Amino acid sequence: LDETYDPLQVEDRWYPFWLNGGWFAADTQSKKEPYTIMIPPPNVTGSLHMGHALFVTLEDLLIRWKRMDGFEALWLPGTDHAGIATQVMVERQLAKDGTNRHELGREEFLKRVWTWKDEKGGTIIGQMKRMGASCDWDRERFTMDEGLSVAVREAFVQLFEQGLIYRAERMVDWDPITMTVLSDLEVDREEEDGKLWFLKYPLADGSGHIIVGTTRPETMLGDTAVAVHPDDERYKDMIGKMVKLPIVGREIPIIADKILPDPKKGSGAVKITPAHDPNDFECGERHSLERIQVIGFDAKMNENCPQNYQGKDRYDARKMVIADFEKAGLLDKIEPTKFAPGRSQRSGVVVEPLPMLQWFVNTEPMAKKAIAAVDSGRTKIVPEVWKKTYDHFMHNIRPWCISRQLWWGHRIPAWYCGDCDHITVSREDATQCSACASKNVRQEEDVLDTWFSSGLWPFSTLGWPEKTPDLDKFYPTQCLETGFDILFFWVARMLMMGCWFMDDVPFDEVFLHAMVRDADGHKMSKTKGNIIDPLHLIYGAKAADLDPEMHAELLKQHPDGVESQGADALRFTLAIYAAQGRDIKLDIDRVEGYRAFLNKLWNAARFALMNLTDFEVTSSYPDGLPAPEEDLSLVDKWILQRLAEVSKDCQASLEAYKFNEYAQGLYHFVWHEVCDWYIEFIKMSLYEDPNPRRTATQATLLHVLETSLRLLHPAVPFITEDIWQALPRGQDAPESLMIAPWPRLESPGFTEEVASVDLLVALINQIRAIRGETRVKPSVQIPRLLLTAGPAERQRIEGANAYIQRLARVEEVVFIERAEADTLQGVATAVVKGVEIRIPLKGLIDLDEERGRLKKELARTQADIEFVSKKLSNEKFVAKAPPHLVQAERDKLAAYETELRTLEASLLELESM
RNA sequence: GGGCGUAUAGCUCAGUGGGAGAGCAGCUGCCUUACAAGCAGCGGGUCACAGGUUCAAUCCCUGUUGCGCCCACCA
Repeated sequence: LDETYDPLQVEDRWYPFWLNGGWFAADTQSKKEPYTIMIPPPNVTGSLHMGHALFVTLEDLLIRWKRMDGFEALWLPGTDHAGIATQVMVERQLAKDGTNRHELGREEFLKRVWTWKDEKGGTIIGQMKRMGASCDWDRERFTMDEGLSVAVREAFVQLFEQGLIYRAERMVDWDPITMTVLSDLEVDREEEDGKLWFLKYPLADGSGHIIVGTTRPETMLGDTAVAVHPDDERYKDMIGKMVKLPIVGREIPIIADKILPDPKKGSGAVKITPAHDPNDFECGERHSLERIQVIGFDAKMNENCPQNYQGKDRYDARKMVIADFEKAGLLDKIEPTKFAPGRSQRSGVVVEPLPMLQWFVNTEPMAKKAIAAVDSGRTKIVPEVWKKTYDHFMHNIRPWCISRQLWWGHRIPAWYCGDCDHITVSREDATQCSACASKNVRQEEDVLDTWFSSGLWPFSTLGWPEKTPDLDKFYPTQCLETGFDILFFWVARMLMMGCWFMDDVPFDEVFLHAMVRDADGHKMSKTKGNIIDPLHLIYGAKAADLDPEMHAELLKQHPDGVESQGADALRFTLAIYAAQGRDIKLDIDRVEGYRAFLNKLWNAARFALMNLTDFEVTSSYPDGLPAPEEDLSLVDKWILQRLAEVSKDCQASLEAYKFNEYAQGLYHFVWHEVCDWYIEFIKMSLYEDPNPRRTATQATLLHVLETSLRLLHPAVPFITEDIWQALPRGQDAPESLMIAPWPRLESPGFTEEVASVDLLVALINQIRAIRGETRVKPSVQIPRLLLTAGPAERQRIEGANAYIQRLARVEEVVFIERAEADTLQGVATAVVKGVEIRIPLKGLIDLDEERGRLKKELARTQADIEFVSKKLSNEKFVAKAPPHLVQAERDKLAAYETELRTLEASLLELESM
């Protein structure tokens, strides 16, 4: 291994090796139990962002873990055509060239999109590979692949034949500049200042007027009713009467509606314009009101308006309406108000809600199955809090509008007959009407919502509607891992579609991860300037390479840019962050901290290699111990016991999706147990020659390191493979760490040794603390250490003197009896776990420093005594708390009191000096 | 407006009905033959606020406040 860990060099080495080994590929014929994850397909033309980095990390972690653990692991990758997003990008491109899709025509436009897809489509796949994703790339799918398109048609036709797909009118958000329908995702709503106009509508019978409030007076030209709440006393008598609509002169009814009018808002009476407001539209549906469209697709007043309004812009018309009302004395008042009109992301113009014919899915019957699947526990949602959200959505599910007025996507397989109005829905392209056989048919222009095809993803990717061996082997999948933000868009749809078409759930478990956000908890976005690009963290990015607007926040914190951290460090960081409920506020300093950890691992491996040159491996995966038990030293046994415990913890953590516990546990074990203590402990026996236990210690060191690498591999695949390949191993070893067996270690039962080493560590720490606080130079050896202990403790320490001598820098360890200890003069004193430590001060320790330290120690012990005494003097505690806890407190008190006496005596003695 | 989440060290975050933890940052010493991206030591917290339950609350319950997210809506 090189002297320093260079993540970029390490990470360049292994991906092709893994690919060539064919170990990412899943075997349909395998007898192994399958473990399958379907990738949440990213936008085909997208680029890797932190959300992707997170799911790649977690899913690769799960897949590598299960693959090592003997499952037939399939991680099926792919991309989504992402209708709107992709089409918008290509249209922007066209706009730069001074043209648009209408000029090009549908066919030519689609050609352009495919070209764009072919050019940009590989980017994100390449970036996922750079993260180490062990997907089965031979099975890569794209939602507009031929096979998946067949699945989409099949699903559509089946649902249509079952009567679950239908057409109906619905309000859509229309962009009058780009002349297209927008999806919710393309409409931004931000609050702005507006006005609320109160208009008087005279009653037709001349008995007065009713006042309505509106933020859009121009729509009054299309009013077909005024609605009031049936319980609103002010208007009770007016219900059923007619209003004579000013300017237009039309007579419209005053109706009672329980849903829309709120007596506390405005005047309590609402003008109803079913053709230009989503709420009014629904109110109109409830009361069978006429829809009069007065604003056209160009946002200008149309032929349904009075002559002088026709052709006027909607905002000019607004002024005219107000002026007309004022002139007629019908303008009651104007109030300032806040409102949030929808604005087109693309043109910035306020969208016009208009009614249009759309395709819908009646999702209720499907939802019923999907609800039952989760209720029964057949599919488990993790973390469980999301089940509530899921249930709420599913129980209140609304018809799913699946048509989109786009060109890029799965064109709806419906053909309209020009002669008989019949609609032909077919798996094959229709050339004639299925009712009258007329050849005069044209296909529906609209395409399907992107989520329609992604809803089929868990089985369309395996070959459905064909009955393929893949489908048989890998459906249902075991885990679906994704962000909670697409719980409704995607997860719920997959559950519905899976239960409906496959008659079984698409996955056993759903793990919903948190959202990666900026330091303030905001979503990362280019305009907010709070982007952290995973690739920048992997490769590093100098300040000059960072866009000052997109990365403003990053540059504020790190004015020089970021150093290269590598994919492994990023993965480890994200795994640790993944515990959280909702927000991951990524801190770059933490990534650096985990890179330091990997550097530590690297150097531990270098240490091992340097000390294994004369070691021969006999078997790669010894069941049980790496060497005969009688050859193992105290610390060998200790670390082997700990290793077994840690491996058990890893298993349990991963089973529960507690990635943080898994990663944190290994971090602590490798750094603070293996590196800080085990390696330090064994140095002396490795440097000592000859040593009869050398081979056993070498075997243990290698075993602990190699097993740690196997445990770490799912999280940090590159560095672990790199180190592993450098380690000596037996003939029977696999070619790659990624196919080595996942450690499932039985506890070797060395719990006594763990207790001994715990005591040893506590003692050494205490001696080091005395040295540190009394400013004994690290280079100075303590000539004599005097220990006083009971027989049990003494037995634990006695054989381990050499460790204390080396790690606490003590020349001689001597056990003395308490009687003798009491007569000693001029010693620094401490008590740890019942063992008394005395260090002669002479020529070593400054008297004042030691007195100060001792006083601090005394104060601490006194506080402890006070705390425990207070508890024990509480009669209720003694009476009601569990007896073993009471006893434990009593034992503590006794120990503290002994300790106090020892320290007091020592201080008294020092003060007399 | 409805729902959900969250509040712990200077920062980023774990955690638990029985004396509060990590990493980073800070301070003091160390180039101790794997690692200065390191080693040893130290300091730092009314666990948001107010009530309640309990022998015991940072943890459970109620309320308040701050922050964040989702859904709906603003006539």
